[in-house]
Amino acid sequence: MSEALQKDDASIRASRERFVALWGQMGSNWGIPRTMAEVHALLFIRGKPMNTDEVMDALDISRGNASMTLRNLVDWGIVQRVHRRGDRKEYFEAEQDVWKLFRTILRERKRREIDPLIHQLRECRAGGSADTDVQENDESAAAHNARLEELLSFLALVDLMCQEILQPGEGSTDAMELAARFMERDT
Amino acid sequence: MSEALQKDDASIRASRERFVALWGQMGSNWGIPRTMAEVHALLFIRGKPMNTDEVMDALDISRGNASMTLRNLVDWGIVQRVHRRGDRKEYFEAEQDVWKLFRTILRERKRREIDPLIHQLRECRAGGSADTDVQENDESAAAHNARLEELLSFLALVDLMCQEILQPGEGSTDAMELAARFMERDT
DNA sequence: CACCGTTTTCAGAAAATTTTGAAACAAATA
DNA sequence: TATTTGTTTCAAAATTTTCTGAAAACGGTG
Repeated sequence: MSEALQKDDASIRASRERFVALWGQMGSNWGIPRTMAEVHALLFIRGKPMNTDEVMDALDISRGNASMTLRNLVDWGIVQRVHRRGDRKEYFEAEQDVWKLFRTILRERKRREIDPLIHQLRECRAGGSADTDVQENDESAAAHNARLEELLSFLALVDLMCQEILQPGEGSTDAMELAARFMERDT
Repeated sequence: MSEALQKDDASIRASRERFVALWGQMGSNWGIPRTMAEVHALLFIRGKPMNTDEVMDALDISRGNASMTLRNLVDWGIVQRVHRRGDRKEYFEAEQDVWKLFRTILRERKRREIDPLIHQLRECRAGGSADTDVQENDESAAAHNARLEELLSFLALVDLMCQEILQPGEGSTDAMELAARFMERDT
């Protein structure tokens, strides 16, 4: 039996490593530093709190890197600090509910990237000149503004959808319900 | 009047530049090379076909960079090549329909990133050992697999939503309808 | 085929991003 | 307070990504 267990352990360890690499790759595709995604993957797949040294060892990264990365993850709200009585070290634990994880990331990216984009885009609308009366060459101005408006109205929609998904009432249990509502075709 | 027009032109030019910079920034937040996003922004906001030299001049980039970036945009399907009779140069024109643009990007990122992720994640499930009978230490194996399964089922949902949005029947006009369906609360 | 205008390629250069590691800091203990 | 353990910071180094530019390839024309 101990043999079977060992083999099982090895296969889990292999699976973990593969997952960490995969998640890291995925992160860097979406503008998240590879190491940050890897640290998150490690904490997620382990499912138990780990301290800085354990993370350093598992991923073979420096203390400084581990420290900053963990802090970032905590700032993002997808990893939490955990303290253990009688242990001076700090431990870190990843959110285990995938839907909650997704919503946290969505909330944060909306706040940091989408909202500022919308605001800046609004300020970008040429000069604010409501002069729709100037003619001739002005065709281009009208078209230019129309393009910005179209973009803004699309972003308003995205904003609305985010709000819907992030609605505080929406518990993790309701994920499927939300999806079902979305998916429902009017046949 | 010529004065007013000049002022208007200047303000549009300023607005364009601001937009290009903004879009470039946004792109790099989401894992798209800044220049690629900028070239796209330029073509989009200009709304008319431009050739390689015009793009090079407008963004102050090298010929090689412009060439590769434009090709990439064409590969992504959000920019199209346009030919003009009597002109040997190639021109490039960006998709003007924002909803169509969004769907094209979604389709492409799904194909290139989400689908492969799902496949690899499936292969990642430890050893494929369906041995749910081994006990003791095995608690961790069960939990490990459960985590991967939860992730996979979330991704299956994402996949389904993408399919829904990308449904060929869904014309650009139906964007709002789709959104409305999503937004509709059961009050 | 030789020429000319245009586009593509890709090795090396440049720039941007990420990581390291050692010093500074903080907090608990003796 | 000095010591010990653990965490954070940040300038410099390493790495990764992106860009350049000159050469090669392309594709009509004469």
